Amino acid sequence: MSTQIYDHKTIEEKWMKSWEEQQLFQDEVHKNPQQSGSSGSARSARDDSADLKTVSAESKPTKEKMYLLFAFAYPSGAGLHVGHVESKTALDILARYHRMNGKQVFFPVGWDAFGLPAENYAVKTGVHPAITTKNAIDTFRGQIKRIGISYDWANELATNHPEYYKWTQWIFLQLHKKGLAYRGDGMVNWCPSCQTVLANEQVVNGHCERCGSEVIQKQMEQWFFKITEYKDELISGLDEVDWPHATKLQQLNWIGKSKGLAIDFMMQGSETKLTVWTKFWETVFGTTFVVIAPEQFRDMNLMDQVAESHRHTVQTYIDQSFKKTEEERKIGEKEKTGVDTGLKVINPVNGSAVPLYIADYVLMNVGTGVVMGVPAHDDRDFEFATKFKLPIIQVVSYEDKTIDRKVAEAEMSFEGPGKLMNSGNFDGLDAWHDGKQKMAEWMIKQGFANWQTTYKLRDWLISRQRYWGAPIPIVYDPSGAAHPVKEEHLPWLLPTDVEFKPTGESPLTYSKEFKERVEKLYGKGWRPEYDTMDTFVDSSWYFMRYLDARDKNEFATREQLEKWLPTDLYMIGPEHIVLHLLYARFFTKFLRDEGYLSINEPFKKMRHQGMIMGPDGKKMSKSKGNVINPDEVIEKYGADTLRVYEMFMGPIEADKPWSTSSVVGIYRFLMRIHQLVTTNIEALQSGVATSPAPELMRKLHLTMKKINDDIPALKFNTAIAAMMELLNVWEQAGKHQNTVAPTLDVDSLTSFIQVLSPFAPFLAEELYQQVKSGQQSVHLSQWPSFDEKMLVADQLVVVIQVNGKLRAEVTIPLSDKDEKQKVIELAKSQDKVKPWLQDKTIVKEIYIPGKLVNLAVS
RNA sequence: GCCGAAGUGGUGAAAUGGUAGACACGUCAGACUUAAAAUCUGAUAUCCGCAAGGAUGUGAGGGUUCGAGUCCCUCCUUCGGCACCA
Repeated sequence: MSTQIYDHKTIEEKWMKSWEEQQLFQDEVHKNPQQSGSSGSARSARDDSADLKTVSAESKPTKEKMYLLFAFAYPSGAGLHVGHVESKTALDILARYHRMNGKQVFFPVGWDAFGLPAENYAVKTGVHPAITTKNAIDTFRGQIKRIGISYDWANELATNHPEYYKWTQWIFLQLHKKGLAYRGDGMVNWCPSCQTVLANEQVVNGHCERCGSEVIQKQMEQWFFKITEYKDELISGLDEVDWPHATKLQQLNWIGKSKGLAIDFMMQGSETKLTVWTKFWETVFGTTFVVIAPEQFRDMNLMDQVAESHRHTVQTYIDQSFKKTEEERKIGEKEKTGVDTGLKVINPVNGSAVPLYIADYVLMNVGTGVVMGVPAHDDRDFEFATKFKLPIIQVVSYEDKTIDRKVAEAEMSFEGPGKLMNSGNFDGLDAWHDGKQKMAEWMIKQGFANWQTTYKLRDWLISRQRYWGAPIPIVYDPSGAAHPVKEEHLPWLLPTDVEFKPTGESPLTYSKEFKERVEKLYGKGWRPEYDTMDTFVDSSWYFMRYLDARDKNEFATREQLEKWLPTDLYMIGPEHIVLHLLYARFFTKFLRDEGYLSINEPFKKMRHQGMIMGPDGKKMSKSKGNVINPDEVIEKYGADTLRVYEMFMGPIEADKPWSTSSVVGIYRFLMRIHQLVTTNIEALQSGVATSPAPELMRKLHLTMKKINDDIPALKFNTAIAAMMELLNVWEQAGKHQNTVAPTLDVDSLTSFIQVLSPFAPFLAEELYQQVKSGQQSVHLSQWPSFDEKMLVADQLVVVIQVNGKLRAEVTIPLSDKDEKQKVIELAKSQDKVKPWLQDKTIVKEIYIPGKLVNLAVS
């Protein structure tokens, strides 16, 4: 037996260094595969730029492209997490697999480096975010290299680099030119702890996504991106992409398209029109009051019409509701509140005058912000009517008369189907079918109603009163009017002379240099916009910048964008399903409309990795003390073990608990491979003849086929299990031979090492170099193909069932595979089968060739 | 409340409608060792049985089928998302 031991540390450090020196996989994005050896890179061909037809006619790519994208990572000070290892390794396996299969693979890396944690740290310690961020990136980079991720480091980027945010600002200016970046005034979500505005998407259950503080409403002037311009396309585009079903649904849900009827109610005694929006217009005859959201009331300036006697109570109520937090207003509020305006509105269907209330259970953002109160058939309206002693009119009756009685006696509301009543000419019609349809037709014909589709999606608020972000490229003239920063002044540099104090004002207000810069460039009395952009802006286009990360003239060349987009696989955590993806899709569509791209959707295929939980099955967190540090695992067992273990844990998309003891099993597996392969190599090198057992060769080829099927399907766990099975068979085969004899020949050994190499790149490289004695890297070698002929066994095991229950099995020669009658007769003659057929009639005989016989008896 | 995903041994899990539990961990027993660790070998769904074997078994209950973890219906539970959405 071999005396070599599996010294993972030496092996891994050796090859990490060697790959670094060889610059494997660097700047693949600019290589032109069919011009091997020539200096004519895609980059230098940029001069005759825009004409795509010429370019594509010349290039005739011989290699299929494969753009693998890993979710943009924030370089936190905590360093690499085992969760990062999982998704990075999964993509790395694909990258290595596709390269070996002759594809041109682009697998870039970068840093979503702007953001709050670094700034908060600066507030606490005074260390500049640029320093914190750089240190964190250095740590991550080292750790990633240590686990052997084959990133293209030549195109690494970071969003805080001026050469990156120059183009973030440039995109802002393009949006501004088209009126899609605008200054808006309105209520915004304000986090009192972070001292900043938050997008709707960053408010979770009324709390700040970052720090958990309760979010309050505040009125401010802010910059918005008009994402709603693309709302319908953001829906229809989902049909083009291969994403998890649940992800698409969540996006749809967020956009919240909903078709309803807008019905006009006229104010009694004035020309003011109040439009309600509803999906349940069939109950309109049951309207006994109308409710308006406080904001809507203010925006419509309705106070003028309120009688003097009511003004004070109305104003008090409005003031109070504006002070409420989101939390109080939405979920926390148990009891309905509201105030009677004293005004009356006319229900257009029957001319009845009903009171107008203001109540904050009606939300400004939903529909028109005005609701018809139908207490008999809506829980919330019922609750409100009960509290304010408003009448309840039932307009839908149900077969179950106890329910009708309860509705009639104001004990409950009823939202189910039934027959219309108290609804004029519509009485007796089915409320959810004929009634609904005929009533809509009638109302529209009468001219007081119209179809109206509403959306939940709001424009994207991008202003942040923070330091560590890309400055919004806007300057204000002495009159306060906003002007875009001129493109030649980009990058619009983030000043460095600031103090980190959470005052509620943007830290950039305190920069002397910033103000002087603006006055110098634009004139006396001009001032800069002090807010920075939401970091989601940075991450909405990074996958484009990767394609030309060092380009000084464009955000990326047309040629590169055309060649590489859309991304072929995007691996991203389920937490980014709504925000980031929506924004990135919006940017893509905008840049397409500006003529820079020709794709509609940036991410063709997307998958989500699951979360790795602590050994206790709970989410890892410092406070629970259940965090697994990848560095410690690497130190003890090596990066290959860490990689293979994480891939073996279970399906990539599932949440899985860490099991410290299971890691050892993987270490044993790699150790046994090392042992067996080095023993074989030694034996081969000593010139001992080989005659691999047919069963072993068959297993090898079956394994190769399995891995070939499993890797593109992202089923890494079963691919690894297949290698383990092979190893078991292989070891058994070795036992029947003289221990010094090799059990596989050089080619078979090589194939095995090659299919192992995406999973355990260090060990595979070491073994490959030993068996091929100093040839090129295994990772540059050609993926081995399996032999179909080798997959077929000369004997088949057929299982025999009686009435679907397993009773026996027989072995038949391959030649009898299709001899249905012969096999069935053989099955019937088995001793284990006969008793089950005794005194029974066979009513059906099923034969699945080479697999199964089922005899149905009665 | 609405939408989605998922329920399989002690654990992580596997299974184009065709032998449920591959593979691995753990556990038990054995080998090696003064001993331990490491390593190796074997057993390991549950129940009955010395065994051969039999019965049961993929959250529950129905259904389709020669045959269901897988397909259909009705529930239950857990997790994720949305939520005073009119």
